[in-house]
Amino acid sequence: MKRPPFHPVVEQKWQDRWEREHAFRTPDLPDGPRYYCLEMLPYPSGRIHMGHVRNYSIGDVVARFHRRRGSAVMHPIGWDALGLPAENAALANEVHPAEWTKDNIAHMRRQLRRLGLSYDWDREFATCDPEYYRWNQWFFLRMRERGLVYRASRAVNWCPGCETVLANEQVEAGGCWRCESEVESRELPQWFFRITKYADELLDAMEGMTGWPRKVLLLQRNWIGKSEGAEVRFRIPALGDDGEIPVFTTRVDTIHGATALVLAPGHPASARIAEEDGEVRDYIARALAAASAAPGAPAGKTGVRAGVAAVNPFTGEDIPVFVADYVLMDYGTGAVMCVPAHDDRDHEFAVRYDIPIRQVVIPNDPASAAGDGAFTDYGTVVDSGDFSGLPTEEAKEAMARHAAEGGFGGPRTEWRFHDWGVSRQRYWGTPIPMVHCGDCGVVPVPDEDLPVELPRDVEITGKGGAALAKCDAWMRVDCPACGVRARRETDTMDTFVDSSWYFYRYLDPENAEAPFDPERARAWFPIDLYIGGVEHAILHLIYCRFWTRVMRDLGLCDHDEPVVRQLSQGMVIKDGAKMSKSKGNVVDPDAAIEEHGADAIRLYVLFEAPPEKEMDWTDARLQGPARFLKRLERVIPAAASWLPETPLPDEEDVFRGPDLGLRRKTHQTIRRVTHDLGERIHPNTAIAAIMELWNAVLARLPDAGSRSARRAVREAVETVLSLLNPMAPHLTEELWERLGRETPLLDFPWPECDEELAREETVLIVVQVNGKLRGRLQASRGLDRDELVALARENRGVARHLDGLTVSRVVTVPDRLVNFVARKPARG
RNA sequence: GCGGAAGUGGCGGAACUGGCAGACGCGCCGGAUUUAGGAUCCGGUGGGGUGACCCGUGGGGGUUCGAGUCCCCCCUUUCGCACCA
Repeated sequence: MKRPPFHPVVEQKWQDRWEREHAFRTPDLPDGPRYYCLEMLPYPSGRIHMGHVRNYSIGDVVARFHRRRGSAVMHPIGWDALGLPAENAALANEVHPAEWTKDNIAHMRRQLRRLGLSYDWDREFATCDPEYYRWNQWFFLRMRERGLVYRASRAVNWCPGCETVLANEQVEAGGCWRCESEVESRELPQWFFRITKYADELLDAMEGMTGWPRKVLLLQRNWIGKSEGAEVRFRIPALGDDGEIPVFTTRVDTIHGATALVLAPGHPASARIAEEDGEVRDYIARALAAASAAPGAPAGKTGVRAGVAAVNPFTGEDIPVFVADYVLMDYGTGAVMCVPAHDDRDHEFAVRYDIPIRQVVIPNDPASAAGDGAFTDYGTVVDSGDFSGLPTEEAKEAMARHAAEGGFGGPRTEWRFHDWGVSRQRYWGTPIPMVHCGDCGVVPVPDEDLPVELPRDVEITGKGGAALAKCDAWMRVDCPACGVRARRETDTMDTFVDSSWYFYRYLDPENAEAPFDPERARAWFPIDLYIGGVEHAILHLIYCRFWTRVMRDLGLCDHDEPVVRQLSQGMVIKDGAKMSKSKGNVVDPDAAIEEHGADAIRLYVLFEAPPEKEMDWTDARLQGPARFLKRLERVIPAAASWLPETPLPDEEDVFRGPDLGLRRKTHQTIRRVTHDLGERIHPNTAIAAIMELWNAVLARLPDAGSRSARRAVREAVETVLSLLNPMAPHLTEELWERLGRETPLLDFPWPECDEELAREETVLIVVQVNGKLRGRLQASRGLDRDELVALARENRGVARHLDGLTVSRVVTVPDRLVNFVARKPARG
């Protein structure tokens, strides 16, 4: 007979209770130890997916664990509710983005509640709430006052069919995602945050970020891309005053091997040359067309020889000038010195265009000189005037100094990293709080007029330029400076702005005077653990580090880094592929919870793999954790006649044999689980340890008739429930209650390991002969070397393997191992 | 091309600083109970010999009394960046 499933009633019961009692409400200011456990806030796309389930289950384990350990735990959730998908949905279904977002949040909130997550729901907010985004605007104004905001022209993707700007993800194979028109590049004035001002600090601080995955730090380091080298200014005399061409190089030591100067097609000097040179003009037109047709695609490494020469300031020599597509305008100075002998790209170009190759660095190890490509390693400088004979390192320094002294260059640092372009030509974002006045120019909106709210009645067509520009009533505003009729800025902010500081707002979500109370930030920051997917390793996780520094400089907080420990959890995949509607391999969390219960789902995603690894969802495997929970359920009825009345062990009890063994296992498990959850954050091994203990309980249960056996079992059963509680909170609370406990586990202290009990009094000694396992023996703890060796020799297997050999050496590790190093005696 | 990470049973994965390889679970095999089972319980389960022996952590070398773990070379998979001067 199939029994009705246990989980729906039980899970509902506890969830109702937690909600009714605001069980997870967190004090605004902790008194005593605190723990801030944060998970990346979801975008309200409509439904949660398994990636969310995994992310939030891991976070919930950590939050519940620290709560049980006696910390005040900040564990909030909110909604990253602005952004493009809401506008797309508006286009597709004729729903207002605000309505769509609100409905999605309501549904997803219900889904999260069904998982039994320990969020303080009183702190929840959505970033589309004007009371949130007003502070984006406030920060924008403060940053502007500090010179961290500026406006500049930058190319955007422009669809001539829809007459609108497209986000990168709306460009598909060079065409518009809606009308398939060929996308063009168009220059528009945009707003920027001067994040590069903090580049050095963001980079240097990584040294101390020991709680972050190496991988994430590496990604950030590459993204920032600091490159130290030198600038050298070449001259093109034919261009007169415009002929000074700064070049950036990391290998100034090779400058005597520079046999050409190469300019990017977009370089101003290229344009100047083109005025007089039809061939160059044609080439530039072709190159720029190719680049805008396929933005970001690798160019063909073509070029054209210009009819002018440049002067190498180190040698005074004339070298030819080229315009070529392999030189990028947006890195360095848009011009390079071409050193074919010591740079692969220059070499390839030189071979094609017949540029001389002049070697000026020789390898220190002659063996590595072979090959007919460029020699790009460090070595010794030759044929370089006074610098000849210097090793690369010294030559770089000496030559940069020489350039500075000669007034034609000096040391220079370049960054891959650019300022943060925050303008979006979208509706569903934070309006940028600026006003364009015919008389005063661009004027900030005064603080008292914040928030600049999004107009509600807007038509979203996806066509015809910025949606906000069509809201005449909203656009019209009096200039804050002079009072004449002016118009509002129609750009909205990148949604990465919203997510750069939301975790501060959780501390003080109702604050109408300030983004948050600095005292609360001092009390709760930095965040102890921040969990999210690796896909945010660079943008989001750099932006929020930047934002925290800005807030620090504004006096809002007094730490540099917002996050102590970062956990990048692996993706949830199915059948070896990312879950997606198109592949039809999506597992619906609602259906899974319905069938197996939230506890089983949580346990499964936690058990299946360590958090940072990818996890392949396999329905069949869910049976393991689900069965384990069913075995737990059954034990109370099985021992109903005595288990609830049996007390825990006390000092008068004497335990021996299997009962002592069970108690020892109990305390060893406490130690291990505490370490796995607290230090390692590996719930998978914690669960395995708890299962082991449970197997030991089941083994002891059939003949647990004696007083000591029952007490040992009671202790073990309670411990299992207690340790498993952060992972499977509903069932463990229920069974705990049925055991007669009145204080819920939620408020019950985490168990303590009795080290005395956990320690084995006998230890297993492994005995090896020549490194191979030949015997094991049980010995009392703390035997000295001689006793250990004597015991080991007595071992049957060991004795047999030593027979006829001469022992030359014995290696021992106290309480662990004996290894005999033995050889056949030399004959005769 | 450059840079990173990872390769352990049929499968997911364990193994703290070098010291019992394969914990825990899935699957599979055998048995019990059952009208039935995609339920439950018991036992087994790296490979080979099937006697107390040999082989096994992608491949090859090395260091060490001892290597999944450390070093070198190679192979595979995977993720970043992709003319960054």
